[in-house]
Amino acid sequence: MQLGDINRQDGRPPSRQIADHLRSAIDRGDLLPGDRLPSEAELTRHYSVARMTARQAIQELRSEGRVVAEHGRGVFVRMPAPVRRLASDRFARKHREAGQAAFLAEAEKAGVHPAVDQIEIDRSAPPADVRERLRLAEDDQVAVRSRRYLADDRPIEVATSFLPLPLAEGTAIMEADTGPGGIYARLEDAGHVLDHFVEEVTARMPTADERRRLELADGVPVLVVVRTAYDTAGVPVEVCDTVKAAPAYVLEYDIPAR
Amino acid sequence: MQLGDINRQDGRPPSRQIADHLRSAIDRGDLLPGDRLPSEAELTRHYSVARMTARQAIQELRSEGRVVAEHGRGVFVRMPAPVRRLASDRFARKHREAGQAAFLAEAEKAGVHPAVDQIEIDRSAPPADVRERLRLAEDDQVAVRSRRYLADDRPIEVATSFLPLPLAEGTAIMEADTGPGGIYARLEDAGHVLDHFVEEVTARMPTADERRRLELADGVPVLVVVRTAYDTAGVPVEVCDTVKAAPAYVLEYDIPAR
DNA sequence: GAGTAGAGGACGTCTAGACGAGTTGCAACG
DNA sequence: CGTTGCAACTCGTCTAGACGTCCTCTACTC
Repeated sequence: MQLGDINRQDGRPPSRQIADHLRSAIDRGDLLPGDRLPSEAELTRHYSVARMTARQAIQELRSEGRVVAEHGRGVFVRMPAPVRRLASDRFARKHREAGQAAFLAEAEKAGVHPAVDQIEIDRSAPPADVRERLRLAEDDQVAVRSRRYLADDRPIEVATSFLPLPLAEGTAIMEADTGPGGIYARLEDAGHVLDHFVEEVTARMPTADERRRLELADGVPVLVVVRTAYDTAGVPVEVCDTVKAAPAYVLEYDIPAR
Repeated sequence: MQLGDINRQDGRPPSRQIADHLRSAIDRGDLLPGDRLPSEAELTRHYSVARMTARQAIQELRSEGRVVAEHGRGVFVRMPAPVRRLASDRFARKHREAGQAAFLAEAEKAGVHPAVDQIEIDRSAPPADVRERLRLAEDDQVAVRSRRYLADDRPIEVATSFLPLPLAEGTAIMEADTGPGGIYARLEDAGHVLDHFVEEVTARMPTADERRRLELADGVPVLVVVRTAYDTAGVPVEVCDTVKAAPAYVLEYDIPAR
């Protein structure tokens, strides 16, 4: 592998030059996903710098999410994550009537092994933003369903649904298994025919807790999608707050020009 | 400000404990946005650690995007960014007919000072993914319009539009000023009435170049939105590749339940 | 009073070394 | 032949110090 040398006259500090060398080796394809980078000791020798300087170069690539360090083994070029593409018609009624929860059906079709765990169901007071979206009064309670989605045993999303308690109480929504078609099918069973959803999409770095639950490496952001479901009467019936590992997703939306 | 002490018996390394102290001081509100953190020297004295240890704690918060270091001044709790909310009807014809480019009109209304700079217009062969989206042949050329958007003099987005060259050549699309209603109005002038758009949304860490153009601090991800515009004949007429500073945006989409 | 030079404080980067802990492969042992 | 234990290599963290650049404030000069 071609690494070049440091130019001490260059305005850029040595650690950045080393990072640039490694980055372009990756971009050129000299280092492929899964390949090990030169060890810190090798970089130290090759460039004649202190170990901390070599480490800082690697740190730069880590924070860009391009490489992953594994204690005792080495630093590796990040493997591209298998991507889930979320189409804009993923909540179409036809999928719901097919009789399987959205995630399981879709993943199975895409050839990955889906799973859901860490299912927790609760009743509590909603966070302020959820209360506002559901247009609830000060002391209204909500049903809270949280769960984690995995694809091929790798966690890719944590989701929390909030529903006005009167809508959920006494239905399978409060059970671990919500039955065929999931929450939305149960809402329609109860007469709340769904009309449309509004999704609000943002991205940020994960909190420490999210990094743990999603098993995220350094330098991996999350996509946050907050979806509000409205019935045909225009009443918001569910808010679903999802945090997704960003590299694992492409969200697709269809927008009419009207 | 209450900082506590390091517990050397604790399994967690000192640098992480210091980071936790600072993080909870921010969460508690002891440190408000814009406040200066204790300097490295102060942390070094308070915790009796080496300066590199204090630095590493700060580095952790930087990579989470919670604080911003300013050379010669100090480390500050990040100010919440002014947020642009992109509604799902932002490409509705009514806005176009109002006769102002989408971004300028909307920003002005939101009370921020908008600007566009770094406008570059070119003709070239398209990248592979763009060629595919526009359904072009191997050696077709495209018009390329790239520009940078600023709000209150802070860069928040860089965008590059690709159009089949025959559609753009000879129109104001190849001029710096595309005229009232922007690119989309010019396409409709030319008989390509717009029918719908498809947006693909992902998030990732910025490249070094993007970090510079968007003046992003460490630990700030970008939202990437690739929009394809289709005319009423179902022909893709434009691909717009946008890279947005994530903290500055909320994308909103309306999805019919169908 | 305005302008300027300098000191000091702040972060940026590097050096050289130490110990710890996870991983792996090989060699010796049973 | 299988197992075990150790050595070597890897990254993780910390220490203690150096020098550089940038920013701010103060005190001095004109």
